[in-house]
Amino acid sequence: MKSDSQKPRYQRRKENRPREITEAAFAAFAENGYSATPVEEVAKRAGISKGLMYLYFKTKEELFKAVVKSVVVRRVDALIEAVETTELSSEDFIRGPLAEFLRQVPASPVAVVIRLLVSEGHRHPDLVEYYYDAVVAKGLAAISGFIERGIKHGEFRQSAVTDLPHLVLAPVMLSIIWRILFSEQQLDTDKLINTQLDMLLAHIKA
Amino acid sequence: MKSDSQKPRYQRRKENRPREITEAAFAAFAENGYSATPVEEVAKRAGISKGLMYLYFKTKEELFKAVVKSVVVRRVDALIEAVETTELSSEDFIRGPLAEFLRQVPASPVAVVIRLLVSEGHRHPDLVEYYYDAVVAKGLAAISGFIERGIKHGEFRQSAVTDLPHLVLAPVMLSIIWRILFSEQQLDTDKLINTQLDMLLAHIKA
DNA sequence: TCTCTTGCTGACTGGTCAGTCATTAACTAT
DNA sequence: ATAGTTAATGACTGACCAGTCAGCAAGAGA
Repeated sequence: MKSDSQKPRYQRRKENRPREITEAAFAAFAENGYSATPVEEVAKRAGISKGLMYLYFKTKEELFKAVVKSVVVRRVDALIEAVETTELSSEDFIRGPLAEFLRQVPASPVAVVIRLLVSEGHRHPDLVEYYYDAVVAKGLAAISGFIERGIKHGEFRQSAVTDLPHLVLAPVMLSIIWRILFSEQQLDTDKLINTQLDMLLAHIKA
Repeated sequence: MKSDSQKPRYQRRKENRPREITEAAFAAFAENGYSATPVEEVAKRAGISKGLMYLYFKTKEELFKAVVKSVVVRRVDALIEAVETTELSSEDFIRGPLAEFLRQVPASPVAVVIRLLVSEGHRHPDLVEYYYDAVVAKGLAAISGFIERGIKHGEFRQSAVTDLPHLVLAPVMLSIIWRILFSEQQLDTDKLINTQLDMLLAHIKA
């Protein structure tokens, strides 16, 4: 309820800055990629000066890593949680929650991270390793563990190929890359994933 | 058989330069990506000066496009040719020549092109469109047409999902991205593709 | 051998951008 | 109020690099 004094040119908001900056950076990187985005562009989007950026992130690379890590979130953990607590049969779980989860990945921030890692991963091997451990390995393990549960319950055959988790991800990855490259060319992601799950279930059902 | 005169500092070889340059550029881009590779680095690898590069390619972008187009080759055309002339049954063709073709893609220059397009495609939409028309659409059409032939011969069911070609490519794409990101983490590409083809055949056989 | 043409060179320019730092001004404490 | 603290600014620098161009020298022709 300030009277009529001139408003300050900026406010000090130490606590919120890091998140505001990584969010602005995510948006900028999503549009133009990492190396094509000047730090000043990120600063502008975050409504701050370039100099302040360097107060919160020592280098542009550190900002990049923070952005990637901020997107990893607990998405995968939520899936693992769901796998462990669900009371659905294995097939129903696959056709229900798992399918739902997979279908929304290609339109999620994960797709942006994939693009960034494909582009820049070579120069940040530790970041790739982090992503592998925190997301990929966990996700694969979740699916594997889930299949094993199905075997134990007698729902699935013993064979249960070890590379099956990869086959679950395959249409998701195709959809992600497809959207990155050919966004205008329509691709029915949902149908693709559903059909793949149909085939996989037919292949492993007892 | 030169006697002992000092060797010339360079030779004029107008005819071979373009190919030598695009090959050097491909190698350099494969290692470091497009925007992270200075033109001078390409020139050095090609054994020429930076200035000469600009005599054959007006800009770095034009070089980039030439590199991508040089890799497209007639690989897909060869596949289409094989589809049309083979005397194998549809199933044998899929398990034989097609599988063989798919299995070698992830380790081929195509994988490099995918990486380059994912990284830089945004800024070169005409190049992406070219790639789509020249490679992706053709490849999908070849697979589609092949399935239709199988249906006509009574080998496959009528249903024969229209998005099936994408499902053929899915494990290939997963393998490509996997290799780009996690080269050290082993992935049995061959088994992945074979299993997928097994499932697909089971799904569409009459 | 002596032009003449042109493939080829590499120093140079202009622009971009990551990262710095002296200064300013928003807040805090007294 | 007033002094002290520090969040915040933005001009600046040094490095890098795409693209240029004046000149050089390899080879062709006479």
